[in-house]
Amino acid sequence: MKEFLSITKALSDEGRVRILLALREGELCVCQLIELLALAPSTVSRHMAILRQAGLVELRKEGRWAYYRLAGEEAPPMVRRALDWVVESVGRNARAREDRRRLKEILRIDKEELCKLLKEG
Amino acid sequence: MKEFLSITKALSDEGRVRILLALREGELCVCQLIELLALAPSTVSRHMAILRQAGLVELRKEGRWAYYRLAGEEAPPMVRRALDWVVESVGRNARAREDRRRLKEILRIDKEELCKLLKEG
DNA sequence: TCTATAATTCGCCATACATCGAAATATAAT
DNA sequence: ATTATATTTCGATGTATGGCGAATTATAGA
Repeated sequence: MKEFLSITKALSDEGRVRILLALREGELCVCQLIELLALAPSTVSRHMAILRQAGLVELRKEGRWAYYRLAGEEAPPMVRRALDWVVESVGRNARAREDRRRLKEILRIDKEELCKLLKEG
Repeated sequence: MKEFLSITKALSDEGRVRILLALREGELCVCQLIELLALAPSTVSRHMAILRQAGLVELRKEGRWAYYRLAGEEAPPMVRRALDWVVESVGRNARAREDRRRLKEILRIDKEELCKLLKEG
């Protein structure tokens, strides 16, 4: 039950749901999510920790960068079904489409450039 | 997205999840849920309002009694899938089994009797 | 080694939520 | 009509959560 509640709580925030939907495009680094959501780095980092503890996303560290991706097939059914449910329920709504559009633009920018832009504001 | 979040928030409380699982047995009146969860009537009533606003349960009023039941087949897929996910994820765990056992006993008591017992403590 | 930097952790604040008891509502029984 | 009662609403209180900036950590580059 605790694990289940960690998932439902993780899914109870619009920002975190948007992050999960964005990760459909493939793994993303934190700075890209910061840009997409327009939130402080510390806030996004906290969101990722919550998603990770719920088992909904996985982390890959490479140098200074942290790449997050959706939990894979090996994840527990409870997790897999949660992700499927999210995508089916809100994966096609207005916000998701707008985010997908913006994400395409963000992915065009080099990561190093993106991080610099974030520092400047 | 708002509707989706109303569902995930409704599912973010252990008491409300236990209520949904209990309703698998069929519709229940508030006093039965009060006894099962050992919470104040006002608290249970509030939980039911949250579940109802999320579309997860439906209400039938009969005299002084309010009977709640799980959303039916006519409910939106988002809701149906949520309920299926809940049942598959936590419908067989220890707490759910214990609740089912206790619910059987509670259902043996006449509703009028049950309400009286609740008033006394 | 020293600096720069991507990400995280920490401390704080504002808001949201679970819970309760008391009051209100609505219906049945007398 | 009046009383009893099943449920809901309201108001208060403590706890949890989301947000930020500052400090910290870990890694890359000079």
